[in-house]
Amino acid sequence: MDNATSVQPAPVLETHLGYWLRLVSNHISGEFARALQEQGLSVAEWVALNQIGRGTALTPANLADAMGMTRGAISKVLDKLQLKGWISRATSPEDSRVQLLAPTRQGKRALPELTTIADGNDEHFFGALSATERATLRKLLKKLADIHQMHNIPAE
Amino acid sequence: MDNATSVQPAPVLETHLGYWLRLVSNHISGEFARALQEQGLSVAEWVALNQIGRGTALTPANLADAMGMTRGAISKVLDKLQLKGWISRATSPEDSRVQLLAPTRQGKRALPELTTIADGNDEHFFGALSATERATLRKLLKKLADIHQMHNIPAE
DNA sequence: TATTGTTATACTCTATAACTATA
DNA sequence: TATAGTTATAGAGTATAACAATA
Repeated sequence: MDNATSVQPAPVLETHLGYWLRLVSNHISGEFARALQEQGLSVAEWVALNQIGRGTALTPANLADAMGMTRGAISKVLDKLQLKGWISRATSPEDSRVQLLAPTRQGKRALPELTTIADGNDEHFFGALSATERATLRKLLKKLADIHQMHNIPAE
Repeated sequence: MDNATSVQPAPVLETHLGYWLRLVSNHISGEFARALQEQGLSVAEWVALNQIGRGTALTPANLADAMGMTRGAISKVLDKLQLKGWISRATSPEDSRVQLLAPTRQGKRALPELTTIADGNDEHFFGALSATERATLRKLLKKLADIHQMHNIPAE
């Protein structure tokens, strides 16, 4: 017997918009994380690689701020990306405390494939909405992000 | 210097609706989780207590299915709720393998306070939208949940 | 044999704090 | 002294698998 559909959420839960947001977001993010995992990658690693892949000279401190994570945590994420041979760390000539992050040739080559996964995930889940509905959803989410000053790049 | 606003997400990230959904959802859920944490409660515990608090005879297996977690994980969540004195476990008279979950008097008394926290969180974040916008957002999220058959109660 | 629930174990992720090197 | 980055340690959360009791 599958009880998943027979047990409904308590009424109070469903009344919250936050409930629906979390339901949908966790489902979509979870599926995306699973797809990345097949490539041996976490969401945080994917976000970091994307940032570094832009070519902009980034430092671990920049990344930590942008992703809302501690420097210690970022350090480990970078270790994994470096172990995969996708990024390099180089001491800044201007300030030798600073590490400059850059994608390797391999890293640059890997990014398009990963982007395809992200595109596919988005298309799979939001393709069911019309262009107008997608635009509306984007507008509402952006509005919430703007009003509440959400500018960390989510990596959970 | 605060780099959080100076480091922008790579363009490819922003194009995904999933990005905005994750940004907003993680922010709101994170704030809610923090508020619950002040009461010494995790989101999973709160969801479980809500389900049990309905009064419907629930079992750990029901909860595991409903919340998309393993029975082992649910068992630990229930341990914590029981330790707080908010739920009771009783062997079912019909099948002594089954444990029937029920809220204690204390648990029933705690729920309204916790609901107030959830209400406040929702109001804080979505109050910035008009009633029409909230209705639209709810409709779109429900549509996505419906189309993709998302019926687990999110507890991350 | 199959099922319910618990426990044992391990793993991932992240934070806190100590530490090194440089400024 | 302050800052960038790393490392050491610990904690939360969850899954997998082994287990005991019951059907």
